[in-house]
Amino acid sequence: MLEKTERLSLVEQVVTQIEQLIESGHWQIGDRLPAEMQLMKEFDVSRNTLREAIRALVHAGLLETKQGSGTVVKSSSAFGVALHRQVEKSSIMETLEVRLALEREAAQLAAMRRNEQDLEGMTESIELCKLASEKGDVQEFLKADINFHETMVKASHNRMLQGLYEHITEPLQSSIEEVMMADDYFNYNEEIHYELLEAIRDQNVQAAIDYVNHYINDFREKIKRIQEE
Amino acid sequence: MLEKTERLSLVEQVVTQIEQLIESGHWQIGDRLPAEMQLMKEFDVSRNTLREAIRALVHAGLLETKQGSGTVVKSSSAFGVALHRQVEKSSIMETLEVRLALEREAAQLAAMRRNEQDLEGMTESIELCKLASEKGDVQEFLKADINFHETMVKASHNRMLQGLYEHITEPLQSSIEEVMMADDYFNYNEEIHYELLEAIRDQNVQAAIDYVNHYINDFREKIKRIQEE
DNA sequence: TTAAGTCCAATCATCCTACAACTTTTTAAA
DNA sequence: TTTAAAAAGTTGTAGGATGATTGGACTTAA
Repeated sequence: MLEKTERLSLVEQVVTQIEQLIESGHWQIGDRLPAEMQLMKEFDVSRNTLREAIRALVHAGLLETKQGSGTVVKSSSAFGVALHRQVEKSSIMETLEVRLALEREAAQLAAMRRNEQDLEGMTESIELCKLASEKGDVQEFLKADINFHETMVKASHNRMLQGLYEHITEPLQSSIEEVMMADDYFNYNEEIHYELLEAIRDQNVQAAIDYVNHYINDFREKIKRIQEE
Repeated sequence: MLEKTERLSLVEQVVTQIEQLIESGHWQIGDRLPAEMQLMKEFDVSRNTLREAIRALVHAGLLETKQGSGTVVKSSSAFGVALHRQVEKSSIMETLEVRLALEREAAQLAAMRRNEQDLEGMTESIELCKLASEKGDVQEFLKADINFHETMVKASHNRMLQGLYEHITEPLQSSIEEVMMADDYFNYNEEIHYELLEAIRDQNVQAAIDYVNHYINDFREKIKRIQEE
């Protein structure tokens, strides 16, 4: 028996096309879409059909419309938005525990699968951390630090893990910043980064896991202290 | 200066109302919604407005419409649907690795936070596994086995972790089944479940992690063997 | 009685026009 | 130049009309 070929509704066809235009980067985040009247002509559909498609993407978080003004691209990943919303419903501690789980697994996999390019990327990130730390630029340090972790996660060569990690880290960023700023001085211990990098280079799985546990516990303690105040 | 009170569009208001009706269980999965004409009257909006709201929820995966037939509730968790779609884009191995990460973290947290009720639930699940195994009922065993793992994850008392784990496990279910059915006989080693339970009861964190690693590696080996065939 | 085919009412899909509400740009007056 | 009013452009909402599909009621023949 053949599968029933479900006829895709016009609206879904338009939705798919717009999604692809966004994912492909043809419409970047912040770009303004053409007006409804023009999109109607381009997709050759009625206003209702077009509006239903756009509304679906607005609700998914990819687009944002403002009456009288226009429609702009808000995000390029529906999954990212969904995860973002879920994180907002959860406590910071819960989210951090999930992030730890992912990071620990990533460290383990990275120690097994890392290639030369991965190691180079991590080395570069550490250099950037050091530079920012010496300048005392907290913002830049944070950016470099997050970059280091994401580079490590990328070295796990598991794209799903990577996607989850990045989309969870993003909404946490302001909380992370808060914790970092809490100390009057912010002391960057570059050894921990180097040790983790070395463990991954040497493919020493257990050591990599241990280092991750170590700095996550540090972070957890800091948060507890802040929340108690 | 006061914040500009963003006027919520009529469509979003209707979307929110429908979402709440679904989340609250007033409309259960499988239920058929009233026809457009009636919903128009109930929400007191025009046909266009109502359709845009419904379309948004259809795209989110909560509803499903069929021309000539009607609209039915398909899911009660937009996040679950989003995660489901992400899993489908990923390989089984990638997904399993993420699931392992969550399960390991859950075991660790469960060992720290479990209460009497958690331990009771896990004990019950093991009994069900044993019963199903003795009857040779693979379907029922699988159900009980998954229930055991989800009970353990619940004992972590981290709702975000729990949500992620369950929504990732769901689409994996058919794959898990396949692996289990692969062996001509299916040999249930109940010791591993009991040992894990004991570790969690004794709050022996490291032992709990080790047991999780152990049975996940078993599972991973099985999959590799199947995929190589 | 049963089975197949036909018809019909209900329902969603798409299109159309009109007007309201809001924003941005242009114009005109002070 | 500055300010205010007008105009143009854009999305939001309403209501109606027609097409396409579905599911069930009805009919008819075996």
